[in-house]
Amino acid sequence: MIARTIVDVPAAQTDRLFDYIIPDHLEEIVRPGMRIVVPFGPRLIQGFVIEVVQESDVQKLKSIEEVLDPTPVLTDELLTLGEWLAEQTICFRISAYQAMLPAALKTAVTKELHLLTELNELHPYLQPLFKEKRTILWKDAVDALAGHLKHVRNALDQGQLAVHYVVKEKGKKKTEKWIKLADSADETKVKENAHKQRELLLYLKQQDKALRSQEVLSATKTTRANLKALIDKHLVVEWEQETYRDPLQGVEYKQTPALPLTDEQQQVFTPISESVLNNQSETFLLHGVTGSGKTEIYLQTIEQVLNQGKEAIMLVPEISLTPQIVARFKARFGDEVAVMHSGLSTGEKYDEWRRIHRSEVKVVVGARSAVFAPFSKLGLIIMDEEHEMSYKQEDMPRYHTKEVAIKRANYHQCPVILGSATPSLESYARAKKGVYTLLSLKHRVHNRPMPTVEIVDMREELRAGNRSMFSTSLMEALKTRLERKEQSVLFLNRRGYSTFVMCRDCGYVPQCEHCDISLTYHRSNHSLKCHYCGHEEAMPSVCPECEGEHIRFFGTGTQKVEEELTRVLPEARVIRMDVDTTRTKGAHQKLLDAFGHGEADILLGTQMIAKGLDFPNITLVGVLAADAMLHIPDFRSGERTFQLLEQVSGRAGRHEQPGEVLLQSYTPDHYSIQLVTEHNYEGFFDYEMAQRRTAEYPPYRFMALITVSDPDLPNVIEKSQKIADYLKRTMSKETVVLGPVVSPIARIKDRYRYQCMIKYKNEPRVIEALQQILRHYLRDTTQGNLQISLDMHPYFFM
DNA sequence: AGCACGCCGACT
DNA sequence: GTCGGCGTGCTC
Repeated sequence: MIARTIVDVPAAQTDRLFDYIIPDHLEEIVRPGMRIVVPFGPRLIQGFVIEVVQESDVQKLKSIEEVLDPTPVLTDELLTLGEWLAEQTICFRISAYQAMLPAALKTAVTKELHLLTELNELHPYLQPLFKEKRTILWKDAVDALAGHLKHVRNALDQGQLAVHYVVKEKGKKKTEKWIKLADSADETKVKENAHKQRELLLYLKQQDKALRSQEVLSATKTTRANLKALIDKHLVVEWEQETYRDPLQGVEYKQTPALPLTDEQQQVFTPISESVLNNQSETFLLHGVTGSGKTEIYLQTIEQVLNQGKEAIMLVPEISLTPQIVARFKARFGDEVAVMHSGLSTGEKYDEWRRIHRSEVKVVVGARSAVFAPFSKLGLIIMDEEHEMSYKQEDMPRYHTKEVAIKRANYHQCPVILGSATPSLESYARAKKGVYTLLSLKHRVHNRPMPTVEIVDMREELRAGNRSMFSTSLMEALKTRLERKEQSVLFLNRRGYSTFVMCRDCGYVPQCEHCDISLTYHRSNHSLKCHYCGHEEAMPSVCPECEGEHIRFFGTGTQKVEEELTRVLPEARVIRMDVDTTRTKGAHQKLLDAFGHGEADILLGTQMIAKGLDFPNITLVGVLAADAMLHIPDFRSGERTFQLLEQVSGRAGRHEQPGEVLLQSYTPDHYSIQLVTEHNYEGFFDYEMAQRRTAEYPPYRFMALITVSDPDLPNVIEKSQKIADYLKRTMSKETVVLGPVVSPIARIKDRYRYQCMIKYKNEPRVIEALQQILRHYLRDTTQGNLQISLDMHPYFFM
């Protein structure tokens, strides 16, 4: 039998199947989707079995070295999905499969040197290496010998040394020690005066069941030595048992029953429920205003899926995967829920994955990668906040979670729910065309009103002589809230500003010497750092250009806002939430809890407070710079602005008291800001769609981004021009090929960057053409320094 | 991606 | 003559 295998070498030349003989004793074991270790050239590497066949065309076959899994880690569905993903995103198949599995399952291969003879027979030069052990790491030998590797070669030739390749799994299964009384316990073996041992024994007798060793020791206040004595006397047996790390250990969740649905919710629930019951692969777009109770619909739909004996995936953007949302799912579904997000350690992720893999849970709540959860009876996929950009993976494979979700739902014949208060134009357009089924929740639950939104023209403020970052209206509103003991949220949109450094005398801005990008000021060690390559330098005290002393960091950071806030409103208690204050584990939740308990009057924060925040006492939301990202040169900047403003507005007045929103802006007439005052998504959609149509942007067109880079500038220019020419020749007349132009970031890590963009509509051969380009420049990319990176349906144009 | 093989210059 | 530099090509 032959195992057709994808090997763990992410390179163009190895992106195909390699055949291996399945040894007789493994024939009953090896199945598609398992990880195996195979000889590849002179070394050992990991691979995935894709299929098992009878024969191979290859003459000289090698055998599988080792099987890593007792059961397949990839189902047939996921194997096929990986193939599709690799094709759609133009990446290596191995990269697609790796993306579907927790990092713990990725193996590392280490090369080792093993001593076969006696130490003194070895060349004196090599002897120190093997003084302590007979096996050393190859890497250590290279480091120690630096250029004198010929001695190793000689020793290898003479058979004194041997090279071993060791494949190690990264993830470890956690084990716990358990104990119980031995069947035939002869108590007379315990001496009279061994009180502690007797105590321990008595405790075990009373409990009369298997217990965790650790728990018994702490309950009886005895030490491991006492236990060890009993084990040695065969009075107690101890064994290791596999267990899971519990990221939510110690947290108790009260079971909560389903809430009654409002009429509007019921109208939305019915069609989804029918789709679930009829096993229909249908995509719903649930457009529900903030506070309309989308989550309750998700919960009740999932319940129905579970009642059918099926499983559900609940996707949320990483940023809103807070303990609050997790708690809500745990409270409804208890132990049937697994959680997957970046905050978990490698081991924790591995354990959650295993609980899914073994069908011990029925629901997974997770970010992007949870879409690959290895369920076999999938009954529903929900994608909350479907417009969020974090659903697009930015490194290989550059997939969009929505496309994967729909593909999987298709396979399992189950529905997908895309939920949002501000759907992406792509999704809403598809819903209007009837590709997705549009469902709307236009009202907040209990008929609570939407918050009133007012725009403050900051130009007028400036004209009136107010140079601070708080307008008069915002100050007044904040003061009122303080008097009424209500809470406020201040939102600072930092994107578009960053904490760059500038000389006030000559305008000089320090740039990274390897990347054409401004350096960012880091307060912690008073240094300047490059976000792209990590280059770091000291903050200059005088301007390197004009030697002026007025060089300082710019940009309105949250710290600066906080400083000014405490100056103008000294009586206000402020909680600041940004990357700095939420760096440590659990800090995020702590700050939110504190705010929820009324320990502060004002919550000041960045992006991260735009979502999921639900506190009854918030009656004011202030946005300091509503237009901050409007001027980013990206065709989606208007859409993002509207979405963000609508989301933050939604934080106000979610309960009894009505909410008020103040948007400070220098461009108050822009439609992305104006339409928020009416909470008019439809109006925004129509306006923005008209713009997209004229400019031929998505959703009217698809896009692909090709970035070419090389340390040699002329080569980049030449190759990107040739690529653009080729595309212009090959693509149909309707397709627009833009570029080549210099990338927005012209240089990263000393590599010059140019890019081309394709805007196309009906072009069945785009992927083929792009693959052809990669093939054509294979020499330049593998042997030269050229890099060509492809992004289908890009979200970032850097 | 590694790693070996092979061809060329530099040096014992 | 041999050692080691790097370009070229293969890995079931």
